[in-house]
Amino acid sequence: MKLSTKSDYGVRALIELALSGDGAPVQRAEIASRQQIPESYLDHLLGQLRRDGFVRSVRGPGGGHLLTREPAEMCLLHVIESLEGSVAPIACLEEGGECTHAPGECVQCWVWEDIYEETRRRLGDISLADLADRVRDQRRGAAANYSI
Amino acid sequence: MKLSTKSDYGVRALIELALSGDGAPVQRAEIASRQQIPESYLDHLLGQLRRDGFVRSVRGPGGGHLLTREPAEMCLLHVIESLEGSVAPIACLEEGGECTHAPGECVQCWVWEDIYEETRRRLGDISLADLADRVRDQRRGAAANYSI
DNA sequence: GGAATTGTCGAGTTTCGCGCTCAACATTAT
DNA sequence: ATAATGTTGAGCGCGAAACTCGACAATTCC
Repeated sequence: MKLSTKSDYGVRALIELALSGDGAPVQRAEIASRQQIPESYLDHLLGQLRRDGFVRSVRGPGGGHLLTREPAEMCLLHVIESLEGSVAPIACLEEGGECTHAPGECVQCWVWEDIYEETRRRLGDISLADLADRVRDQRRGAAANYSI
Repeated sequence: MKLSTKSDYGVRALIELALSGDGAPVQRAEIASRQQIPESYLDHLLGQLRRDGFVRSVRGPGGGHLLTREPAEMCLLHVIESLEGSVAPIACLEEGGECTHAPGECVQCWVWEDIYEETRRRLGDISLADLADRVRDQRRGAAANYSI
């Protein structure tokens, strides 16, 4: 019952874009080095995020990647579902993925349905801006410590 | 982010034991055929559940498997954690498994810690008896339908 | 005591997806 | 034209999941 590295890498990549909010695109290499993400793997994650409308990419010299919206307008639920496909703990609860049992007979669904909904609700309440702010605060704190 | 088949198979095996509550052991083959579980795989699941004190097994003719306690005294959290190892969505949140990031710096922990706790709380509130009752009711309903 | 019945355990197998790399190609700035 | 960037798909290695199997242990029954 583990998430893959995709959501970790992907969310951190988006945070990096949110933090560099001066309108200039951020290059793949820069995101990768700042967030310790394998560069060639990041390609695929950015590709997925682009397909689902979270980032826009610019080719050529001076190119890179940008958020398509304000970080406050992006919730983690959509981002993570884009990267992971789904956060459902069992296949029956996925959209389109039907329960193979007769309706109302699946023990797993009884157990996990409410938990799944609660999980999605909570992820929907967290925005990319929330995380970016927290990282920003933290980096400031670390810098302050070093400067003593 | 999927559970393995272990928790599904294992929980359904325990339900079968709970439903056959006349004190007589239930054989592996019977559990397997009633719940559609591969028989030789069920071995390992029963072994794990035995090691963690949920079932007791009897060898020889007339042998089989029994619950060690009343179904109402077994919560799904413990059962599923026995079978799956952990229901944490990320390794940082597991007991003993430490976060590799500096304390307070892990984005994943920020996001998932509360969800994880809520999940465990809810699983802790479901007993094996709850599920067994529901299965019993359902089977009665199905039988009633057939008898019309 | 011996045979039949049941559980126990560990090793082996197969399949699959994750995590990642790489090479060929597309696009744009200078 | 060239260099700098992003885009895409193929492919690889590894580990885990989902089993299977065979040898062994315990118990009952005759």
